[in-house]
Amino acid sequence: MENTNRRETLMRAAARLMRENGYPGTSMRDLATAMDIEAASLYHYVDSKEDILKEICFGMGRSYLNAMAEVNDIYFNAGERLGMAVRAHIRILTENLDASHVFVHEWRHLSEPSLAAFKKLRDDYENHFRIILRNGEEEGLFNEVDNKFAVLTILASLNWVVEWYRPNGDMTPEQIADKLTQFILSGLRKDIQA
Amino acid sequence: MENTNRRETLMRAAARLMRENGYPGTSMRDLATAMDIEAASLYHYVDSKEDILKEICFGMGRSYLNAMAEVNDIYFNAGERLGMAVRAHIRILTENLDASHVFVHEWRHLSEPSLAAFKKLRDDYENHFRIILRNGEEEGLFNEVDNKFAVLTILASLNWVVEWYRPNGDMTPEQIADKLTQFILSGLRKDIQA
DNA sequence: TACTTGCACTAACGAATGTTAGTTAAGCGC
DNA sequence: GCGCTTAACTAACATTCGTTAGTGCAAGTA
Repeated sequence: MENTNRRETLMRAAARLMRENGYPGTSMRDLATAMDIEAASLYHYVDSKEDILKEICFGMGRSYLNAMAEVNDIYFNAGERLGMAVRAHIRILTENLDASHVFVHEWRHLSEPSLAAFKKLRDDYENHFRIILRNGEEEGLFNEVDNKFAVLTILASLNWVVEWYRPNGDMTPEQIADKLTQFILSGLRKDIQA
Repeated sequence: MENTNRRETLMRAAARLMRENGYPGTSMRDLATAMDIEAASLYHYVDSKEDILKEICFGMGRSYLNAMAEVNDIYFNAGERLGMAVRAHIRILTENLDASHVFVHEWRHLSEPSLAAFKKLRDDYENHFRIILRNGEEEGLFNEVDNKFAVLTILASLNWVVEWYRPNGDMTPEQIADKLTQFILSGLRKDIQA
């Protein structure tokens, strides 16, 4: 645990600090203090402050996107795929709470061209959800909805979990995912259970 | 328009900057530049940087809370009250986009005791929603749900609007509120329309 | 006319910022 | 033991930060 890749420890500490204080509110000296080294020593692991932000944002982005690719690879109906996507999203989010917070909120401090690349990555991810919704309509499972609007609202519910989830709280990530899925699906499904 | 209360113009400029760059990422000199005066001159209107944050956060907090008090004053069933609350929330949010963004995201940079006071204010607001949901259950309109969880998820959808709403976009605030209400209600309502 | 007030200015303070340069000590393969 | 790499250090850089002190001027008021 102590001998893990030190660079990774640094990234984790950075994510925690940036989650707490925001990217501009986190100084290299803060981070150094957390790592128990001098600020200058950070540059042994990292090229710049923004590099840290890049690595966290794009690293998490890849995680989310990979999980989604797996979901959409398997053949299931749209309802099941939506549930799987939600479960995967919540799993990754709760497993990397700090980094996910940075992914959701601090990416805007990226500078070009990383900023544009990041936005594209986010769009790709959202698109996967849009496809699931469209398939659901085609399959007659979901009401016809404004896809763009619906995806934004769904992702809002998912990402907001980052604001209140606490490990050791009274809901497991799986329970959260299931409740969210139920909440979302009952708002989409045409047929209803009594 | 030019002769409006200058202090208010300052607050609006501050909200815009803090929305774009975050609270720690917004310097008094940035704000001064936006106001076309020197940084020191800001202190003619304001005691400190944090004062600005306080005013924005608590000002918006009062707006949201007042609107909610009006909603809950009138007697309607829970479904109607929920719709009214959503409409009020979205109206205030879209009318004060920048300040609402600060209200939603930057309050954590408040220091004690303001921080605690702000959290209490937020809790009060959330409680009003919780009451509506509980009433809805009692009236037999809503499924029995985990109220705390449901309110968080609902507010997530509402507050996320701050991330994507653009005036001059193709949805009016009223349309957004209606769609959100529909989305939320269909996930809560026991009886369903074909 | 004399006094006050509102709103801006210049100059500067000490502290904090991201980053660079150069150094040092420990550990490892030859 | 020699040379190289790793991981830390000290010292310092130019800049920016929030904020204070003191000043000037124009408009309004007595």
